[in-house]
Amino acid sequence: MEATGFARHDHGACIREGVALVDARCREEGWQFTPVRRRVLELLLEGHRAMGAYDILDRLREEGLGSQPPVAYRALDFLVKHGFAHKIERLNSFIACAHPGEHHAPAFLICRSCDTVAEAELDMREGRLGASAADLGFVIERAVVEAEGLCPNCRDAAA
Amino acid sequence: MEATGFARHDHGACIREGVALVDARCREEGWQFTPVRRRVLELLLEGHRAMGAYDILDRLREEGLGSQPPVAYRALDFLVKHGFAHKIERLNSFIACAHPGEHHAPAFLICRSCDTVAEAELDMREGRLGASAADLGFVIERAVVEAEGLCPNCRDAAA
DNA sequence: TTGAGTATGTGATAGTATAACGTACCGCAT
DNA sequence: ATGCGGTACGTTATACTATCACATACTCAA
Repeated sequence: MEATGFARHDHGACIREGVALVDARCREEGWQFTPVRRRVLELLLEGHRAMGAYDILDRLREEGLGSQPPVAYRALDFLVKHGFAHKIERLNSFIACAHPGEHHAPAFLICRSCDTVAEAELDMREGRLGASAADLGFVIERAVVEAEGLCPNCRDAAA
Repeated sequence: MEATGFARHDHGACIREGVALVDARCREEGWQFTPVRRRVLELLLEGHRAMGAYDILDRLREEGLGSQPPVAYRALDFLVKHGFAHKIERLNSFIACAHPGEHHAPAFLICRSCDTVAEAELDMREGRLGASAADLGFVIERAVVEAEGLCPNCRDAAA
């Protein structure tokens, strides 16, 4: 598992590369990577944090890119639908995908102290839940896995 | 894993026993199992389904047990706090606990066709997520695990 | 019986999300 | 170049989810 969210890294590059990757992918697929969608992705990439739709909307409003909730929700829906962002159900908020392009089953580690969110990959077919579900004949199509706790940095700071 | 939610069973007993168990537990611990709280638990036990707070509130209103949102939310908070019910984040709704009393890390299997929800037990220390988190030094305090898909009954019906 | 803690009643409001409708733009086949 | 279908955007309104704040009432034990 990677832990981009917790480790130090070149964050400027993180944003540029993230946007470039999505831009390329959209070109390939013929999806429209419009200014609003691009800006929302940038906002999400700015911190490894989940942002609420209305936080996003406030920023868009300041920048004259839209002022009503559907503007933000549509852009977020687009990003989530194509795997460029994820919704954190626990927080009713959204975060940029750390591994865009790969079709995956993400899991999240949410620090309750600094709100940083790290994304991990899970293979639902492995592990106990997948095995149990298979035994029962339950077909898992999608899973929400969100762990809340203390990240290493905040744990050290507390000690 | 048990699959009470999907298997045929004596559902009347299911409700009676559920309420009796919680009743006993509250007596032991000195918690007040008030009429509203009892009724909300009964409503949740009526189906192995998640109910929204406002569905609950509607029922309470019909029965003269309360008419404003805080009435429902307070009762739900009580039940969730003591492990008698769980919140399904994916659905913004609530479900009676299938294993009341035991302190546990629940996981849910949600059928997208019939809305039945089955509760499984997970030990977060085991499995990939727990292991990865431990490697990173992330301390998991609570986890939301909600799988969505098709239950055996609906899968068979579809075929 | 009185006081602390807990539970409820109620009105107001905050926060999250979508419906519904019209307009504008883009690529393409005619 | 014209018309057409698909996609995206603008805007108003509304639905759904959750909490705040304050007054009142109940419960238990000192």
